Parts: sequence; structure tokens; C-alpha cells
Amino acid sequence: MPRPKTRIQLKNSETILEAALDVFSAQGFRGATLDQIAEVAGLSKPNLLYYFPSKEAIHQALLTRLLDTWLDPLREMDANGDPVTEVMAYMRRKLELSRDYPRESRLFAIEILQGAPRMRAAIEGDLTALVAEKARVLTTWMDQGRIARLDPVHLVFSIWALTQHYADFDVQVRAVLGEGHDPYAEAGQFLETLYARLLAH
Amino acid sequence: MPRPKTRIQLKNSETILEAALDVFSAQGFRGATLDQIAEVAGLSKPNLLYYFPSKEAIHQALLTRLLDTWLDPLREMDANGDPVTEVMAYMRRKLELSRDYPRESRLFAIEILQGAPRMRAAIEGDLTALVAEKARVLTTWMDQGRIARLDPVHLVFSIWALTQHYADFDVQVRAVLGEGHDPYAEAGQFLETLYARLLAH
DNA sequence: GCAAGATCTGACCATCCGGTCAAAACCCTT
DNA sequence: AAGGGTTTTGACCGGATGGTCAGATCTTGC
Repeated sequence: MPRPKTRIQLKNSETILEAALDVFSAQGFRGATLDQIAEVAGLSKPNLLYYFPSKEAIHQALLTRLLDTWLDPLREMDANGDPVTEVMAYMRRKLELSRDYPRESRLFAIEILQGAPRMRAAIEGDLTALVAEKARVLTTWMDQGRIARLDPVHLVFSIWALTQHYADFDVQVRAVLGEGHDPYAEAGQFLETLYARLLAH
Repeated sequence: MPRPKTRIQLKNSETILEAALDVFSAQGFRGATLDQIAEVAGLSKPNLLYYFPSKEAIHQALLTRLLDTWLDPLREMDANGDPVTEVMAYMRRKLELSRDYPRESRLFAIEILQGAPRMRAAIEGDLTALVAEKARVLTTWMDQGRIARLDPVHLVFSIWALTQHYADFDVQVRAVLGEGHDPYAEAGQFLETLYARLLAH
């Protein structure tokens, strides 16, 4: 099954990946079992293995697809736009990603936490290159005096950390906030203020 | 073995917890095996189970001991100190914790990521109470106009997110920075600037 | 409506893993 | 140096888990 071809293949591959995302993001690679994924997907275990050669392969497929989604918001940061607006928009998009795709965020987090055993190459390649490129853009803006001077890479780290926190540590965030809060709405407000103050001068 | 008593018990319990921290923080609860822990500890598997009744119990012992260490820096934030200094010092202590105890940071992160199945109570109890208390302190400082007005709980979240990022996503941080960087030194600089600008008005 | 594939499944296997246990080895006190 | 408690271990168990396979069932193009 190199590439899905028929309608059924497409649909079932999709169902499997969706179920796998559920289970892997909640239990990690080792913690997830094929039986669990099969149950969530509503398929039999041997049927999963008809579509993917191994548990490993399902996980790999998820990660591969994930990285692109994950980097898109940064890719969109436009060197020709207004600096503060661009950074803010990037932060917003990343926060929305946390809100709308928390499972993806956790899958990614677990992978990195465990030393990125199945993602090393992508991290050291695509991701590092993209950050380097955008760091140059940020540096240019700083040189032009359009945003305050800061270490551009750590600025990017800060956006990652602050936005992903709300997805990855969701349980903790909700416990600490208690009832009657909208974590993401409040986070949006807070981060807006934070980056306004940080970038201004 | 309710409490370690003899010298041997004390030493071996310690060795086991140390090894378990290594393995659990790298692989998660499910991913870790008693054989791995035993090997790292230099003891036989049945011997581990002579000191702890189960894998679960080893993990629990680690987490219990962890939470205190983890909350100490926040406890030390002094309502009678200078606001900016106190917040900065808290951030510093937390960053140092990330630098000096990355395994503990990752153990904690994995636990929360997976929904805190073995820490729910502590999160909803001690941690939430401590944050509520310190949020009141921060609010008082804001009311007195001694630091800029911000959502105090999200301010605490930001410190957690920004400091733990360097331990939890270490692989990514190092990959993106490349050779010849001291992540924690740079982070210290960056965060100092960030909180200076955020808290001033 | 009928082959030829594509899809699906029950039964099964080998391995791994947490945990047990009886007995061996090792102290420590006297 | 002997005896009683403590510590350690090899051998083993039962259940879980990733993966296989032969054959049953369903689709699809003709």
C-alpha cells in the first residue's frame, strides 16, 4: 500500500490516522496500542495492518503530515508586512493552532520531549532552516528600528513556548484557572499585551 | 518496605529513584520498563521490587518528591519584596531549575501532557492554591501601581512556559540554535529583557 | 452476474513485561 | 563462628501486544 488509491483506501487511511492521533497524543508511542487505535477507528487490528505496515509506520505518517501544518504559520510571516503586525499575527495563528489542534500539539510535544527519535532529521533540517530564514527577517526589522532589538531566535522560541503551553498543559491550565474561564481567549489578550510591550520601544 | 531504615535500604532506594528518573523522564511511564530501570540502577529486577512494591509505586514516589521541588521557587516569591525583583528572581529560579533538573522538568511535562493521571489531585490542590495565593500578591502589586497591570495567573503561566521550554524542548532548542550557543545563558538574557519590558509601565 | 482483485477477519504466534517465589548469598549481632 | 534477619537472584508465570496468515467477504470492471 504505497499510496492510497481507491476511495476506500483513502477513507480508511484517514480514519486510521485520525484514531491514531487520538491515541498517540494521549498515550505516547509506547503507551498506545494497536488494539486501542483499532477500536477508536472502528476497524479490526489486522485491518489497520492492511493499510499500514506497522505501528511505527502509522506514527511516522502522522508526524510527517504534522510538521508541515506546524510550520505553516511561521512560513506565512511576511518580510514585506508591518513588523509588529506580522509577529502578532504569527503568535495569533500559533495560538489558534494550539486551540484547534491540541492533539497535534501534544503529539509533537511528546516526540520532542523524548528526544525526537522519529523526527530528528526534520527538526535539524526544515525547521532549523525556516527559523534561520525568519530570524534574518526579524533581524532586518530590528536593524531598521521597526521593532525593539531582541535575540530573534529566542523570540521565536517564546512564541512557541507561550502558545503551545495552552495545548500541552491544558489540564494544568484549566485546573489553575478553575471554572468559568476561556483559557484561549484570555491567553490571546495576555499575549497581545506581552508582545506589544516587548516589541515596542 | 514502608520507610527505608538501614543504610543499604536508603542507598538502594536512592539509586533506584535516580535510575527511574532517568528512564521515566526519557520514555514516559508506559515506555519505561523495569528491566531498563534495573539495568541503569545496576540492580536486578526482582531486587527493585524488593524495595518498591510496583512500577507504579516507583513512579509515584518520584512524582511526590518532584512537586515540592517544583513549587519551591514560587513559594519563595515574597509579598514584602520589590515586585519587579521578586518576579525576576522567580523567573531566574525557575530557569535554573530547568537547567539543573531537566529530567525532572520532562517527567513533570510528560505527566501533565498525558492528562496528569497520577498527579491530578496535587495539581488541583496544592498547585492551584499556591498560584491563587501568589496571584493575589501580584494583584496587590498591580493595584499599588508597582508593576504593570496584567492577568496575574497568565503571568505565572508565561514564566512556566518560557522557562520549562528550555528543558522540555531541549533537543529542538539545540538543533535550532546550532553549535556554539549556551541556551540557558541566552534565555536568561532574553527573559530578563522580556519581563523588564512587560512589567514596567 | 461473474471473475479478479481488493478488503476484511478470526485464530494464532512470539516476544515482552510486570510481577512472584523459593532458595541462595550476605550481613550483623552476639 | 553461628544463627537470624536482610538482601539478592534465577527461574518462572500470565497477560498484553505487535504482527502474521489463510481464507472469507465484499467491490468493481466487464
